[in-house]
Amino acid sequence: MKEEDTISRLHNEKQRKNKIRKIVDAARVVFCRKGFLAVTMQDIIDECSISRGGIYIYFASVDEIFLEVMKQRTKEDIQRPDAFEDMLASYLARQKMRLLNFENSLFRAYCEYVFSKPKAAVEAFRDIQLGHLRKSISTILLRGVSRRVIRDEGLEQLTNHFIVVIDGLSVLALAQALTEEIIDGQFAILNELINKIKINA
Amino acid sequence: MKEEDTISRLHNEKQRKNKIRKIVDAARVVFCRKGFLAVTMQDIIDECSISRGGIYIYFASVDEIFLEVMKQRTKEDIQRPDAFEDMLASYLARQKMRLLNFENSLFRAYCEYVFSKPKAAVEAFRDIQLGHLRKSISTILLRGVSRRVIRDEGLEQLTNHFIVVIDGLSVLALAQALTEEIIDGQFAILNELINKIKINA
Amino acid sequence: MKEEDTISRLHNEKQRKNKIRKIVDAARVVFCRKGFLAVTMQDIIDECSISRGGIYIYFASVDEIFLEVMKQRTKEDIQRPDAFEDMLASYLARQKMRLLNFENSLFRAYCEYVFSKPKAAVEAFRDIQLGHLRKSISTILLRGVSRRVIRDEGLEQLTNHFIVVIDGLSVLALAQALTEEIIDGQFAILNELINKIKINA
Amino acid sequence: MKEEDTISRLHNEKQRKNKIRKIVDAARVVFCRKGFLAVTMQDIIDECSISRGGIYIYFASVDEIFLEVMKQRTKEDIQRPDAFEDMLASYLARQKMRLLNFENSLFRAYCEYVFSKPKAAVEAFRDIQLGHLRKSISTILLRGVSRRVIRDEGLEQLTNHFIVVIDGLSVLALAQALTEEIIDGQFAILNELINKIKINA
DNA sequence: TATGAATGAGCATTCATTCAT
DNA sequence: AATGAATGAATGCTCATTCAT
Repeated sequence: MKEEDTISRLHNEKQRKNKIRKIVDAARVVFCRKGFLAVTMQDIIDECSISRGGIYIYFASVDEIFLEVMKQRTKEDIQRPDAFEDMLASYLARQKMRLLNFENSLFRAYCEYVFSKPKAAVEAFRDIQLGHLRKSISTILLRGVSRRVIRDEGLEQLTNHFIVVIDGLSVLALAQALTEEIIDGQFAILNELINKIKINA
Repeated sequence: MKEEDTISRLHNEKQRKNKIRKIVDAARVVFCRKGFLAVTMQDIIDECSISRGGIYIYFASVDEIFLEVMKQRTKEDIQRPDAFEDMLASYLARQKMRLLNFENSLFRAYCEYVFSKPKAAVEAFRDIQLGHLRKSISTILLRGVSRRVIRDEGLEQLTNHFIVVIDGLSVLALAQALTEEIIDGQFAILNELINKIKINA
Repeated sequence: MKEEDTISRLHNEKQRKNKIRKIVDAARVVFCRKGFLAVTMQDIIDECSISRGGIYIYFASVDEIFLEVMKQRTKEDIQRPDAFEDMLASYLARQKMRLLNFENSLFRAYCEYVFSKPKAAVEAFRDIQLGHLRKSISTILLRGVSRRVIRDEGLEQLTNHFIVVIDGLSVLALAQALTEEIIDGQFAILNELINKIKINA
Repeated sequence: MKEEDTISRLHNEKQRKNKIRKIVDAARVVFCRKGFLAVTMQDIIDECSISRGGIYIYFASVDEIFLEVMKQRTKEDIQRPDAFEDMLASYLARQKMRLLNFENSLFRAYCEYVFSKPKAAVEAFRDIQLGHLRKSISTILLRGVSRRVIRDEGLEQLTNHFIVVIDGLSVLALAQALTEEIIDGQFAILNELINKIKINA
């Protein structure tokens, strides 16, 4: 009897996980398309196949679903150990692709969320998101340092600069004012700044 | 008789202008506080002292009011003729102040507007806004060139870099993740990039 | 002094008449186009060149203007003394033309008015309008009697029949279901009914 | 499990039908009372017991509800096979009753609807409504032909005449200018026209 | 007398959330 | 656990009418 219960519980647990994944996946699509503020529960309901009331079993609000979507995002992007130059180039290439395919980006939703919530409410969330971005970049730069390719000089500022430039370009992308040329030009400046701290260069 | 009419007409014209200014000023406060998407006609009505129907005499929608608010913005910011270094320093100082007092900025509203409207609808608007920002920056840099302080080398990319960095910092500001240190660090990098193209330096 | 006053009063009286005529003429156009219920003060204001407040000096409501428009209508249509057959044919021809150019008719407005007002309010108005129509028809039929062309037999019923058929055709016209063939067919039946009471026929 | 679902679905389907019937029935009352143009969603909401938002689950607009009400109407009025004279007399008797109890008629709403909509929008609707009326009448007349009571002579014109007279009387009814005497007089003329084409008469 | 800005009640419609089934 | 009908507050907007000028 007990065993059955356990099996059943595990089974239910799995079903629950599946349901949540289904909702989150559908919601991601919606948030990419409409940002955060304009998204209604109905939009998410329409995208996944779940009932109006059913979705409230798992999530109490659009906010909660959004937070879950963004939480998933910080689980991706695992860096592979590689040569510094390759890592950097690959990272910038991926960012370039993201910027040129911006309809699939959650940046707009992210902005609308952090812009619209009171300070206290976004703090933790923003730290996680920003921390994730910062870690991706600083991992690469620190690899440069550990491999003795660049000097450990103003790395924090430089990391921030990468963040700021990527966010700035993202804003241009959303304003539909971004071209490949602009991206290349800006990434060229970032590379220049790297070159300046290169050892033996 | 005719003269009286003319006087009366001019008087009315002035009253109309005043009312519009009153609405636009009130609306600016609201857009700074709530961005663009969350702003309702009611918000603007509450801020100025006008009736529900009265505001429609002057503006047909929140959109129209917003465009007028933003139009006013591009009329400010007239550069004074000055030494290149002073102009640059003063510009960065003003941006720093703006970034540190971000509750008074229309950047959030600007973002929400251009993010949410279809491409065709924002094009002209975004060009004006972006053009205004670009002109402020390129005016300064060109002054540097004409005064023979900096070389005319990659100025367009550099102008874009200023824009991108300012936008990126604005995003951080809205995410309430911006400190004075970060601003100083980023502006230091901008100055570094200027130094690199300085003549006799 | 007194004389001047009198002149001035007469002058003003004339101006007043002119203004009222201007309003009523403009309103007629509007009522033809939009019926009665959908007409707003703004519609009439837009059509004549008078101010929002100014129109209230002469008329307290759309209703009052409408009643004036309809009152004017009962002043038209003076029958010329003529042979019975000519009068009848000419009357039917005029009705046919009216039915085929129905965008210029006040019938819709008339219907919407009498349909929407409570019994007591329309009684007098409807009696005048209906009386005017009835008089046009009975004048013709009575001419037929006095000229010994038709017998004085069931003339009231026949008059009513003319009214009913004209109203019925008007409904079809407004429903955009009326063709010239239908009009000709129905008028043929009316002529048939006349023939039945013709003397020496 | 599946069976239960089916039962549940059927149950829901039935509930839905009931709700729609409830709304349509309530709306019919409102349309009879207020016509079409003056009816607001609120009127219908007040008449049935449903919430402001609830009614939009079933109907998107007053127009849609109206069309449903009118659609129901064309389902009624099934003619019973009968002797020609009985059918005709019974039909006229029913029309007389309708005309004398005009507060329960949808004629006003029908008029306001077809009068106010653009040509393209009403065409189909008006054809159905008019077709329904025409069919009722021509069915009777054709019975007279098939039973060799009347000649097949100008039947289309005669059918139109019945329609036109009924519509004309309806207009009088709405103008509250209709008496039993008038109805009897007009129906007498219709009967006269029938007599004229009677065989062996 | 004439103006047109101003008012506020009233409209259709949307949406997050609840709740009976 | 799951459904989707139901709720009612809130939104943008229109219009008859008033009123200071």
